[in-house]
Amino acid sequence: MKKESNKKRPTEAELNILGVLWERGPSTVREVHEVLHPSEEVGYTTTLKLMQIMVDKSLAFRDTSNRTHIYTAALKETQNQKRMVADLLKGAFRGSKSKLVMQILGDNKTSREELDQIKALIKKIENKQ
Amino acid sequence: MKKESNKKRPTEAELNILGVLWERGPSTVREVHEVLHPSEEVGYTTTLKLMQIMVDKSLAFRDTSNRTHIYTAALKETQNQKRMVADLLKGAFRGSKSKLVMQILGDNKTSREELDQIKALIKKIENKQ
DNA sequence: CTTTTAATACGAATAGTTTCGTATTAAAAT
DNA sequence: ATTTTAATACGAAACTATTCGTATTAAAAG
Repeated sequence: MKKESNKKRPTEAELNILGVLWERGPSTVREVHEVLHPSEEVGYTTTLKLMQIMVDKSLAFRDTSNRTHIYTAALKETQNQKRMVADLLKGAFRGSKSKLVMQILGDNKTSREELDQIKALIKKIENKQ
Repeated sequence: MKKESNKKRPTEAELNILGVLWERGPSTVREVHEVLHPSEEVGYTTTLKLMQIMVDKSLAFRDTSNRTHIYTAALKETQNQKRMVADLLKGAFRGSKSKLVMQILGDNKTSREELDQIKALIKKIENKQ
């Protein structure tokens, strides 16, 4: 049975493209390319090829009903964030959430607002427990 | 000028090896290999080659003064964690720490202890500000 | 001293990622 | 209708990551 192109993690280049699709919504290759490489550091066909591969891998959908194809991210940004956080937690923090959170906050650069938001979230979680 | 093998991010396989070096301290290829692949899913020479490449990339040091070489992680675990968190923050969360923390905590699986540790950290940060 | 064991060195095969050149084609401009 | 423009398709090159087979060599065992 042939594998049907599943659940692969996006590579770095693919993640950049997904970022544009999440931000702009469904887009053409040209649009994505101009966001990522406005000064043509890489060629248009490179971006095209990557986005075609992403369709193969089911990281994106493509509407080919018009001359100019429209690409859409196949997963939600939050789904991807969830997966990447899980990977990081498992891979580099041995599963310790508090270590991970401390790494994030403990750089003396976290703003008052961010701290407040996080405190509010913790309260919410505690009330549910 | 030839590049001297710098600051490359560890790949996934390399990160697994670093994990063993951090946990056990300086180790031989054999030791690392047996932790990662106790049932020989991959061969010993594969692990050897990877660790040699890691020396090339300066991800690890090697003491060759004895017959059996001893490998040491070239960066501290916390340095690596810092770098990986920064990457994730930039790459998938557009720099929003609170979004990232919320993703980590908001899975209804965070323990009382972890929440307490995090609250204590926040207090500490607030007192410093 | 000779054999066996266990380590490193080297090189190549495979697979995945990123890049782009060229060809083709549809649409738009003339 | 012809030319120009702009899009996709295809394939291959360059590079990196991963895997392992074979050769060599040093140490340990006999």
